[in-house]
Amino acid sequence: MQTVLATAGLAPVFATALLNEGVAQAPSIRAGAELRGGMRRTYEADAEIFAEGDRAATFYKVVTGVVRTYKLLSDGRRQIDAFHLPGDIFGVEAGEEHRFNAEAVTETKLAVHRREPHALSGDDGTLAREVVAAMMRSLERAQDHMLLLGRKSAKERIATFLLGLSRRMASRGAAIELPMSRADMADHLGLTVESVSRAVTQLEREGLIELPPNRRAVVLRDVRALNHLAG
Amino acid sequence: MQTVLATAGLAPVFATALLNEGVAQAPSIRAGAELRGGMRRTYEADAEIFAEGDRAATFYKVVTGVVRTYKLLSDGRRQIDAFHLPGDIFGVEAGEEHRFNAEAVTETKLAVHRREPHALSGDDGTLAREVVAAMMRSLERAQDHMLLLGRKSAKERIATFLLGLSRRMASRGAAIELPMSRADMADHLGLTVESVSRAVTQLEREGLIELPPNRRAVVLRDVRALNHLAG
DNA sequence: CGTCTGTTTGACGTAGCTCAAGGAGTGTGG
DNA sequence: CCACACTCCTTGAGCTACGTCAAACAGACG
Repeated sequence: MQTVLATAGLAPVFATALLNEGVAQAPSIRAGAELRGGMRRTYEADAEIFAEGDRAATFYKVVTGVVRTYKLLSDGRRQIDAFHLPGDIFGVEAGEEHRFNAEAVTETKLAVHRREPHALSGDDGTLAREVVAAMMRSLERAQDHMLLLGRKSAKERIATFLLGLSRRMASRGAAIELPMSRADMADHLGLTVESVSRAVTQLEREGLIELPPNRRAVVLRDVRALNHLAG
Repeated sequence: MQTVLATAGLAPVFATALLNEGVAQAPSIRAGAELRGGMRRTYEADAEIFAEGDRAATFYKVVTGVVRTYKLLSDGRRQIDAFHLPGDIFGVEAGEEHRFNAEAVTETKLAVHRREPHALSGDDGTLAREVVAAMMRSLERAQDHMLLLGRKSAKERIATFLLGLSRRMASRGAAIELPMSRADMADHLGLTVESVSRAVTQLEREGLIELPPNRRAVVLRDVRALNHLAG
């Protein structure tokens, strides 16, 4: 009971709990790493983790790497609802089936958890609490993202995205690696590849960000201005 | 424990549980209607229920009426993340503060619940389970809505919106009352009032829907075609 | 009956999309 | 170690769906 009460009562702690966890976690509890940490599985870049309509027997926690979850329209239009970084939980469903597709963005290591209750009953329900906290966090991110998709300009979207990524990745300084392609960014931000590219270039020209020659990383030069843009 | 296990284990039942409840609910348990049903409060149309930044001491369940929750950008751009119909729970937060504004769309009656754990401990944690289920449902709706905002055309958005509303309101036949203004629809669908109006008119001209003279209700004439449009 | 507010319609502007081509980094085979 | 090929990113030129601005229209209500 305690657990769900906390959920409905909502200790703010939970919301951020799993962020501070990341890869590191005590793996040696009586029941073994399988329970506490779940079974490990590795995926190479672009490998499918699950597809929409698959039976949702398991959910996942990112150990290393990055995952994208997305929906498709019948004609192929794609919306990436989220990128999942180390420590993030994804694939939790209310119903029987996965409502998304999930793929590795980079080579990725996941902890796999069965969704059956008994598999979660390890000690005091730490994982269960974590799952609820993760749902809560997903919801908050989704809500912020709706504001972005519904009301922000391309430049504002990029600024928001980069700031969010920077906050979530334990980035050294203000430099962020971009693990995903422009196409992934586009399908996350509700834009086209070209619009993403142009907005990035524009922010660069205005001196708010800086990119290396291979364009797969970003240095946030003017966080203040970016924050202002992000709204 | 049972409760949260169910959450992480995810009986599909929960997801739809509160939809079938609506206004009716057994109010007479030992502890009184206050616990089971929460304290009642009434709001007139456009009345503020809470604002972003307000201390989130309570959450709410719609008894009758409709509520909009929304975020604002500093320059006034608004994104309505959801409309809440009878039976829906809203205002649940992970942190200390509300992250949204909430207003009554029509005259609205709400059940108010304190978020303190002990207030939820009535019998077997029914309400707590309901809250978690509500979160799950919000998340699913938010995810679907991101696809809409990121990738659908104006006409597709309207079609999706009307179908969703029709499913959620226990509508007699295919007729739906539209409790919200075009401005509210626009700020929910990431469009302008004019674009909403034009898309509605167009669907009407194509014979997919039909509107009464006052334009505040819709009959879905061709659900098949609407579904096809909605993707 | 007149005012008020929300909806529709029209004319025009533009942010972002489409289509197309040209770099540039990375990886492979000789 | 170089050359070629592949992929991804950028840039350019025009197009279009939707936004903006403005006005007319129509229920609703006093």
